[in-house]
Amino acid sequence: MDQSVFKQLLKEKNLKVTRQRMLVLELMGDHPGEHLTAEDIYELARKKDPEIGLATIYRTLQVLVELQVIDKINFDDGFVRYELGQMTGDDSEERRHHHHHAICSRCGAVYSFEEDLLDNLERSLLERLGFLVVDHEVKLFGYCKSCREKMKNEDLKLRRDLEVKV
Amino acid sequence: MDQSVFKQLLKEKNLKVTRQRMLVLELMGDHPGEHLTAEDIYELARKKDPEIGLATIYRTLQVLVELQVIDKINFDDGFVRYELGQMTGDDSEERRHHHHHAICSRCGAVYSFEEDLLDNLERSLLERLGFLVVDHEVKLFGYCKSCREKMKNEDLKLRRDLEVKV
DNA sequence: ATCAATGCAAAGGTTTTGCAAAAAT
DNA sequence: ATTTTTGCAAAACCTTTGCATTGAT
Repeated sequence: MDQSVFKQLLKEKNLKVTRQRMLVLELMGDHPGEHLTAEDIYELARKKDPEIGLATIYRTLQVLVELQVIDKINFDDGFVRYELGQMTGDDSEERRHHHHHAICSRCGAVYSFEEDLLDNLERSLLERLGFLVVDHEVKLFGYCKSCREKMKNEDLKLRRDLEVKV
Repeated sequence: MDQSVFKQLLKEKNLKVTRQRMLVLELMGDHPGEHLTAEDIYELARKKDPEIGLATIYRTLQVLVELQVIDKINFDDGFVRYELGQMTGDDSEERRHHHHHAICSRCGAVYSFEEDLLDNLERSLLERLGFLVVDHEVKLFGYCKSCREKMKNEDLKLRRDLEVKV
């Protein structure tokens, strides 16, 4: 997101352009694809502006979510997380890309990806229930490649140990 | 979920069968398809067992989640919610049904449904990343039928008012 | 000059934890 | 008899809020 575009967005909503708001935007831009907590962003921000307060971070994140500059995500680990929301190239409608995440249940790694395979489901909801889907969020839980390999090795080791004992 | 099956599950994990655990299971069974908070369950439980403590509710819910008897869901409204997780009839593998929710952004109504339209996506993740999906969670945000009708009426009213003024 | 935004500290609300007493195996 | 679980209260935790001060327009 361009700084000038952001300033414009703020002005449209009668919000002021402050040092702190620009800093948080900059930090989010410096960490694309990451899923930062408010605390993470606070720590990053303090390096550039030691006076900044945690409450300001929270308030700024709220503003950024309302302006649809960032997305709020929840991996149920006790923290709300934020990531820069990419707009689609779609010029006519300001449709937002959907945030899909695959979360490894063993190491916690998060893979982000985009794919619109829910169109059928959304169409059927509209037809059956009259429910119009505007946005969606998909979380896939499972095991990443390296954890699967580690688990396989542990399993082999376990079997060997058992064989020794048997 | 049958009581005896639950008792068996507890015993397998060396957990004790207590009055409180059986009560919470019973309450979840009495409210299928609902999305109860810990506080909701506490209030229901106190009607049948006024001595029960909130901490016990939280601890019991953790146990039920670990035993995969209930699912933990988060609608980002500040509460973690719980619902009875239905097992599929799939006898061979103890695969769980996936919990999909359509949440109305205007009135907060939640529609639950099942549909496995993510198979393609999951297959592609395995092929491309080596990520094995075990469970998934889908949240659709939008507007339900009655809210869409209300919004349409409000829109019409607004237009009429504008016409009068013009 | 006006009104919004900040920083600090305190409060808020949900969830977890420590510990002695009670209950389950 | 042993070990887990409970209930209570206190603590922990992330997040929000009140308010005087600072900063943006």
